[in-house]
Amino acid sequence: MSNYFVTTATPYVNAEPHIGTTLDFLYADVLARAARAQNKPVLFSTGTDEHGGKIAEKAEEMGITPKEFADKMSQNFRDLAKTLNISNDRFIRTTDPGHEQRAQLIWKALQKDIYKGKYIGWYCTGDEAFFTEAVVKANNGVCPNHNRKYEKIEEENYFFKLSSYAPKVLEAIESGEFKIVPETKKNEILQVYKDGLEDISVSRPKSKISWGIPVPGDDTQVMYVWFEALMNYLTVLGYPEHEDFKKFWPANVQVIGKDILRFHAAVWPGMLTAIGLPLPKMLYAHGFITVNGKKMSKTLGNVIKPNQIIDEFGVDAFRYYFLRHIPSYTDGDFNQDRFLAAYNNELANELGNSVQRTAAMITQYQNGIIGNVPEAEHDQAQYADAIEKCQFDRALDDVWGQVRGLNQYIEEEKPWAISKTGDKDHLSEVLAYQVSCLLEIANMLSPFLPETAQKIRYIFEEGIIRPTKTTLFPRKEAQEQG
RNA sequence: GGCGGCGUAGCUCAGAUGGUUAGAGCGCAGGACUCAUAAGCCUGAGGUCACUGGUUCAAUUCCAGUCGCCGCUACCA
Repeated sequence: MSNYFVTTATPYVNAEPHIGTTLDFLYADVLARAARAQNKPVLFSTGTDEHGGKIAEKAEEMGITPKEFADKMSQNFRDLAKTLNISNDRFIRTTDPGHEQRAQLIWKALQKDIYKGKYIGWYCTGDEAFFTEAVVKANNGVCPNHNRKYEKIEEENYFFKLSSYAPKVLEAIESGEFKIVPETKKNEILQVYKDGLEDISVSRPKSKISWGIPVPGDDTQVMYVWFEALMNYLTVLGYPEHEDFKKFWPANVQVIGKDILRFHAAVWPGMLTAIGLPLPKMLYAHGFITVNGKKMSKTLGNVIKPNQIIDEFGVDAFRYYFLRHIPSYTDGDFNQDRFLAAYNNELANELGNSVQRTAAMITQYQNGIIGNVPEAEHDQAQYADAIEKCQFDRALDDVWGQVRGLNQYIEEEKPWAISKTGDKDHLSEVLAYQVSCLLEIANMLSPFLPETAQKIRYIFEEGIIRPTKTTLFPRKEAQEQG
């Protein structure tokens, strides 16, 4: 069995998580759970990115140390992972001593490709990123993302020779050795390569930003936060000496949002190539979530926190909507009506009710005794293929095809009518087949809706119906807006 | 400015290497049933597949152009 390593990006702890933040978690979690279901040894890592000027700035505003601030903010993400029932094995923080030490080892490994140069450019502390003269000019000197002035930076920095490695990485992307999905994102990044990649600045003077990992051998500089954050994918495995690193690198899938494609499809593979490590097998860049068709923003006041939904509908309903109704390959929209419709029609009526009616009939007609449950028989090739390609929405479409198929089967066979004929064998056969379908559905659902899958198994897997206190997904009435 | 994507039923989206009546789900209308969370099942009404032109026996599907939306990227200055 081949080892399976999946990562999420490490969110920057400058803001509290919202529903957009959950996508990384959910997608990677499905991959990890699906791989475990195949008995692969899995390592699933997530974590938080915590250095940089912006964090220091915010901490100062609050009158606490950057570490105190980061501790607090990081905990929000850890809590979120828990709330979402994410099965990560590790949660790495870029302020972990282990990360800081190993990041320095990676820096040393890259030393041959790092040189000192003069950097002239514009920087936005909000983005923790540099911008070209052109962009700054176009925005009249004010960063539109954060409504603050770009800082003109003119200083001595270390540079990484990204340009030397671009051709090799490009080759890996084109050959599919390093897959980038979806295709549109791959094309975008190919264009970037075609336009040419320049060396990048990878440090900042400590005098300006002290909240960072020191550059080995130069007390006056700290590593540029982005450069160092990327290293978490190796440090979390205990690079360079730990057994896990040998076992799990390269990553099978790295899940990211589309906004950080460039870092992960250009800078990161460049670093890996420089160190002489293989590239991840796949990079999956998902889209963004809008709310009622509008971008979430504090100023619009339409930011939705996951708990607003989970508290009322449960974690699996949340997972379900975001995994099936937010398209896996493009941006998607969240709105209350569609969420409620999906919840009632698909979870409560189609799935929940099929469980309920099956259990009820077996209880009524056979005293709860489930007959001989046949082997699952449906073809799962499409489903498996969809997960492989990170088309989670399609995989769930496929599962729902089976849920509907089951309801149709029940209508065709009419077990309630059979029960009146007294043909007990036939009745038992039909009901057992229903159970077989439900257990199969539970299996397919388990990476997506682990609790639900567990509940279905609980009810049916022991040969006799085990009643539960509550229905799977109680119907919810529409609420007045507001 | 360059590169790329999108524009298909009221809504969200599939799809077609060009060829009989263009698909799904939601929503809407009607029907038969009763095991079930007033759930499930069946049937139906809705589309000149953005617009214009071209290639072709035949285009919504290929090509070009136009309009609209979006993404990446560059620069004149």
